[in-house]
Amino acid sequence: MADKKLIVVLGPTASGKTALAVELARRFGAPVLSADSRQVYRRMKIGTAYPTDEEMAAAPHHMVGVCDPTEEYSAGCYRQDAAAVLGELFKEHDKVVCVGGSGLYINALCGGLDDLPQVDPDLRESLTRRLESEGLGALCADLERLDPEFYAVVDKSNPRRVQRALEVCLQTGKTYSSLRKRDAGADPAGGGLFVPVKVGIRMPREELYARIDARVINMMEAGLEQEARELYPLRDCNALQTVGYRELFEYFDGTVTLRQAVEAIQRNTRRYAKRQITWFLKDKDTAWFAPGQVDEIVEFIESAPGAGQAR
RNA sequence: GGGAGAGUUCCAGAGUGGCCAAAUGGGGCAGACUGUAAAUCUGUUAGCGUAGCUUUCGGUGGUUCGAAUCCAUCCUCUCCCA
Repeated sequence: MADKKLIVVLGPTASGKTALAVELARRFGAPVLSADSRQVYRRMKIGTAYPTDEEMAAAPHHMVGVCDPTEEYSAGCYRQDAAAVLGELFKEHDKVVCVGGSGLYINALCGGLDDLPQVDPDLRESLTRRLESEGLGALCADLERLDPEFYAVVDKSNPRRVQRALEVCLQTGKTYSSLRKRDAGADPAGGGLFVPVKVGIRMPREELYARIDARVINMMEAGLEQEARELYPLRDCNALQTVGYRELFEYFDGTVTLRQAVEAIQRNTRRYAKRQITWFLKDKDTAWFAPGQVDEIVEFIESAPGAGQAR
């Protein structure tokens, strides 16, 4: 059954995931599946560090630039779309390389996701408005009434969590907690079609931060400002709630100088990287390597009998 | 040369006799996170293993039971008149 391997390359932003993935894809003759919550959007090429044309040519990439920035995308959409793509790819290949920095998306693919509904945009809209006018306390009160079990454990100061739970309750008429009983990890997309082999890229924090700072400068030189300017009208879309664009939008608004905006991009990218590291380090199935250890990584992948073996 | 003002914990900036290891913001660090996830949220940030204790608010010396807060003096900086 599981001689199909999904090689998952993960790590913080700017750690060199794409380059490694392309190299692995080349060596294994495998296609690449992106697991990135921002690269799914078109027109965000520079700011989200799309693979270059050469990289795309060297290894076909899937799930990059598949929807418009005006669309609402989510981990659920990703799971569905990516599973369909994988189903096709594994017909032809034993190995597929998955690269991405979005931990939740990788989990959705490899670990599964409970069967929760996609939220109705109108419902979300109305709750968002209530949140603004009546405050988080009002939503919390509702959630406490509708789903006391989940209310007991939610982060009550996180509007996203409270709102989402409430949305699900209102939409399904069931409690969020009752729909969420399954163990995350019990249901990989594709139903056991493949075994994930997770490879993480790790490097000293200092080095990573230096790479981030340099990459932001490169993005600016590559025309990020222009790209952002074209997307400025879409600034309220979820797709644009993204490091690299938000900061430039403030510059366009005249709130900050260009220099301040660029520094903010660098800083926010470092923070983002830190959050990714925190997330990825929790997954004990990941084997960590330095960026240059390609041979070791290849060897590890080939010898890996399945998931859950390394650390 | 004369006059006015300021020096606070990583930074900015409150605090003007005890409730101050010192508000608040920023930055840093750590963490949480099952459909908005490059999002959202939390904790922490003088030292010592908590309690407690020790060293901080430009330097020094005073006043006081007690000082970041009052006095003297010194240093540095800013501004104004020359």
